[in-house]
Amino acid sequence: MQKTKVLIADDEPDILEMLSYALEKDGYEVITAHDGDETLKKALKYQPDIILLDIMMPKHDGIEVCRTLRQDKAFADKIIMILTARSEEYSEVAGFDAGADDYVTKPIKIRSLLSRIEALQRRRQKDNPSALQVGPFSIDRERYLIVHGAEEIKLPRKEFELLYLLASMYNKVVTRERIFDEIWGKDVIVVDRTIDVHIRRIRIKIGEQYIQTVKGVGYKFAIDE
Amino acid sequence: MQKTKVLIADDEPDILEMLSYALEKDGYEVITAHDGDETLKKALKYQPDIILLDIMMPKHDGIEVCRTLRQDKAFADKIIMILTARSEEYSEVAGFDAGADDYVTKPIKIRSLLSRIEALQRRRQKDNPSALQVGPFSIDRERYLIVHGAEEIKLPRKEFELLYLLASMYNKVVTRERIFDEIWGKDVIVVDRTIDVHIRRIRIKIGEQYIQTVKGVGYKFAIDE
DNA sequence: CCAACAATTAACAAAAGCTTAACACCCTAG
DNA sequence: CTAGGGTGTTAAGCTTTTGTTAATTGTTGG
Repeated sequence: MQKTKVLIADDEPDILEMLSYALEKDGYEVITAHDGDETLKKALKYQPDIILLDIMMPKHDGIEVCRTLRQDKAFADKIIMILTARSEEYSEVAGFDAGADDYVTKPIKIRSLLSRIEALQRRRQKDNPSALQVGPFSIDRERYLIVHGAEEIKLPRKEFELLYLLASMYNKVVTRERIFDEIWGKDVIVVDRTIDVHIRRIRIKIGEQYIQTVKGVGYKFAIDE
Repeated sequence: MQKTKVLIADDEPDILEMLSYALEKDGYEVITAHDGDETLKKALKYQPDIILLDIMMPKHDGIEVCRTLRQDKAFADKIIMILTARSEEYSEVAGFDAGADDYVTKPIKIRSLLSRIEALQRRRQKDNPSALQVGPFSIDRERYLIVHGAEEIKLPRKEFELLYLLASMYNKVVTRERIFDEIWGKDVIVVDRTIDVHIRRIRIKIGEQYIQTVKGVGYKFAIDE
């Protein structure tokens, strides 16, 4: 289980601290930088998923950093948000022009910032054609990854395939027989309890409440409270 | 027993209140939202069965929200209705295009809205090929559930199969012999009273009046008296 | 009305079926 | 070659489901 990494770049320690605190509380892993150079260096080093850039920074401003990052393939589809004081003369247009995903003016309202980040993440996932959206989960076949809010859950192959099968049949019972056929194939012989054990491991990782047991029949993926 | 959940999204508090009142009086559990973001968040959180979306809303309009929801497996077959003022320039086509089930223009006539919702629910059930419709029940093999109005009843395997057998022979007597053959198979030996006990358990869960005893012969599923 | 038979019902017992932890045997990347 | 992740197996509990029994309560034909 791996947290989503956020890199926050601002030269004011107060802002840095406030944002760090809020984001960490929300389950993100936070990295900070104080100027343009440091931002680039840390971005390369830690490969964050989300980058918050203050515009006014020593050694290359936020716009420049944004433009530079966007030229790197690795950051082509990461989330980049520009933070700016309303008074500063940079325009919103310049921000989007440099490739930013969103543009937030200070004073920053934490709740609103968090929901905008979430919205961007949702959109990012949604645009990804190989990802299956199910309630709070985005199940990404390409990266073998389950995204759940700020959490990225990495599952090994068998567990992933099993979860994917169940999720793609949302709310329908998948029989044990079907599971064997789809995950192990007709000719492989595995003991009956193997399925249960895999279900167990998935439940531990994604939470107990999403996979329901239907005794004597199979399992189903559903979201009820 | 669980009520059917309706999420109503509109930025005008008056409309929200009027609809809430009407739907609650009709037995639904109501959740409200005031803008697009809140709608998405609450939909994810509460998993409503029916969603009413005003088109004109701050932070993502109804069409967008509808489109987003439809990409989520969990909402693929929930009921989504678009509400709109006749004057607004959005077209009906856009609504259906985004995956809405119905399109209602304001001013809203409550009685008509309620009956359209009911019609959609009925159709949803009827269109489900894996569910058997008998009287007030929908017996759903895929979900392994009995749906009785807003109530979902869970039955263990033997009871489910027995009820399914009786329901599929609606209004016809099923002999004890036939029941043994179909539910237990030719070679399993169970005592005669076992059937009675299972019938008992089903009656407790779905109500006494649906399964009739035909002395000396068997049982039949019917809705009379 | 009353045998005589059939079904209801509650209580109990047995058996399925699932959960869970522990372990063992791969592989494979370092 | 070795540690660690990924898979499969086993076996000891548990819980739920299923089956049995027996007392009781209809029901019905004579």
